[in-house]
Amino acid sequence: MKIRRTNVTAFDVARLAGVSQSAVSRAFTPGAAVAETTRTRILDAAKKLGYRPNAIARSLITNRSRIIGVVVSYFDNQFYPFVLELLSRELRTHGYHLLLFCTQSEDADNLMLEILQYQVDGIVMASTTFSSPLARSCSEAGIPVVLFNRTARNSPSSTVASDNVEGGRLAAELLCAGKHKRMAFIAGLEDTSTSRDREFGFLQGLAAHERSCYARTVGNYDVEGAVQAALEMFARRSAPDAVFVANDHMAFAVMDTLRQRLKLRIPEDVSVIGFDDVPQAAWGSYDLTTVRQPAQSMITATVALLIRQIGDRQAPPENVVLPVELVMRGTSRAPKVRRRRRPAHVD
Amino acid sequence: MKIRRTNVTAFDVARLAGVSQSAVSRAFTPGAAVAETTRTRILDAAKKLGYRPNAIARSLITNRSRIIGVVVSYFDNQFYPFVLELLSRELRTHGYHLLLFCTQSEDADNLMLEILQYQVDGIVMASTTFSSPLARSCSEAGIPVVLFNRTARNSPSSTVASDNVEGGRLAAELLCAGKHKRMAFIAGLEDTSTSRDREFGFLQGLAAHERSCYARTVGNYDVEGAVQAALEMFARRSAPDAVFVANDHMAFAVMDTLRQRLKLRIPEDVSVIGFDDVPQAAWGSYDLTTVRQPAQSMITATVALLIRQIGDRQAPPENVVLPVELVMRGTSRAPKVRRRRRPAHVD
DNA sequence: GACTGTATTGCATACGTATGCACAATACTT
DNA sequence: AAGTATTGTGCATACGTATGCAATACAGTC
Repeated sequence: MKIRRTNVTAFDVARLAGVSQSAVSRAFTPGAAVAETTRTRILDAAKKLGYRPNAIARSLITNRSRIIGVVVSYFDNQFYPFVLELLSRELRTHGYHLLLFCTQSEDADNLMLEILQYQVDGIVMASTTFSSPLARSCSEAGIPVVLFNRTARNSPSSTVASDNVEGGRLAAELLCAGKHKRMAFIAGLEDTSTSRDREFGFLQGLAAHERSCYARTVGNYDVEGAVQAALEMFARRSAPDAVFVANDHMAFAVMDTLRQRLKLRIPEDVSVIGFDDVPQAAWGSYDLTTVRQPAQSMITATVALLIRQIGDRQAPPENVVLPVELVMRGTSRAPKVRRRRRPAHVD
Repeated sequence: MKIRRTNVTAFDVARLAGVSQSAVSRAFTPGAAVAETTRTRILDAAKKLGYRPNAIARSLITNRSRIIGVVVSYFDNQFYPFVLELLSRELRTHGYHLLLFCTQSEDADNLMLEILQYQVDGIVMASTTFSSPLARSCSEAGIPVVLFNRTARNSPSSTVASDNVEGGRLAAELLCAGKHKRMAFIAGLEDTSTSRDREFGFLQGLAAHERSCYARTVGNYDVEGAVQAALEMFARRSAPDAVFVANDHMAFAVMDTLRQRLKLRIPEDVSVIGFDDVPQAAWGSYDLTTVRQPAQSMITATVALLIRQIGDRQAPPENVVLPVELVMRGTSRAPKVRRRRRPAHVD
């Protein structure tokens, strides 16, 4: 198969096949009116010349780029690469492609301009810290936006998230069932809906057993912050005997700190529960009890929402919340419940 | 700042500013001939209307999309997300954007057609398993291709890799210096240059001390394969007392298997050395001695190569090899060498 | 004041494709 | 066999921008 950079256009193919340029265009447009015989003649000619339709020119006239802009802030937390891979595949099966932007929130304005210059058909924001005013202006401009893994009241954008509140509650249930005395929480970034919702559910779950949160520190969703949060939390005389950490990424750092710097055993001295169920949570060194987010379902929903809104600009925004699942592994003691061991990460 | 989907074109701005469409175009083209006064008048009008140039239309006429296609096979190995984030940032500072494709090698043909339809200015293949014939046809078509993290003889594409052979040799040196008796190797995918080069260097390094490789299994660069490789390798009566694993991602799985299923201590019973220095290698539970690939330098070189070849289609392909560095942590014993501990991953 | 040179500007066209419209060719109906 | 419905095809134009070329204005020089 011969591939050439440019030069070869629909006109060249048309000349070789003895038809007009329109016919070539139609031959490459599914469902267009072309006789089957001419269609094959055109496709033969196209193959001979190494012709492929120019998606740029097509976008210009159809006003559809079939490109989705995706904004991610960082990949340190394995949840994001994990989800990005699923998203890429899901978009591709629907004929869309993925323009990736990694950025912190600083230069948000410029970033949005760059995205919009490429006439993306939709935007996925998978960045917990990204300012929502920008998402708002896109939505108002008629470009579908899905905020991934966050919730937002009164937003004109759709959101897709898992049931973070329920996840927090499940964590609390498990710890209460394990007869823990002093249950603590390590928060992520204070201004993210994920951290707030997980905390809210956790407190609610504790309250249902007439318990309250024994200690609380903030880890800002990064390793260094989590280490500090753990040190600070366990420095007091009677340290917690259980800690719910706002995501797995921090939970790993907390576990390392507890075990190595504070010489505590998990789960004998302290139970640890995370959130996300990233692949590493199933690895032997951590074997982390955690709340699984339904990554594939979240991605499926995200793409479905985008496509619906692309098709119908008037479609109202939706807020999708998908159920979570507690994955019991080795970092929590829960005497009453038989422990199920999951060998690998499956979704 | 008002943002609108479309409608507002250079003509609208021109009308409001009382100039021609050409003037608007020039106002947004750095270095074009416009009077400073009209330029600001145009920019004011543009801001008022929320105008932004349509990159699609621009690409059509300039024949430059300022998009780079990036092909990655999977993100399980943290090295790839880590590198992708750097690549995204580096491209953006040079005014390019990143169209991401995650795929296994099966549908390679279709994938390339999709990439080429978007008139990408260049391609980065960061997929060790991707068939090079396709890269070849792109290169021949005049589209710059950089093969990232692999080497290839006689390829028309440029390649960027670290000195994998030297890395293997350093691992051998360290193990020999540690007075190990039975040194083994766990390979990645057999048909990748990375695995072969690392093994070659390792054997060469052993030979320099008149030693040979005591055992060898294949882990195929994935967790399950690495677990099997470790079990198989350590099942024999006198198991190895040191193992060099072809990348960190497998090394973590090997460590978990050695410690938990085989009850071996690291490094007392077995030393382990990895390759890549992904962020997790510095985490407490692993604290893995490894060979660091200079990720930032590799990315800088990749983008520089692309840009040069985009500017000059005649520029000959280059094969860049960048130096590696041994990072000593806690999984290897090396009595003679003072151990440096690195608190975090820095590049 | 006329002439030369330079800095701005507008006109027209091109990029490669999709699509409404008119028309041609064919099939179907009676 | 004539008329009608259906299908296939080409013509022309539009998408939004960049750019060569000509035209204009303006400043400087003698």
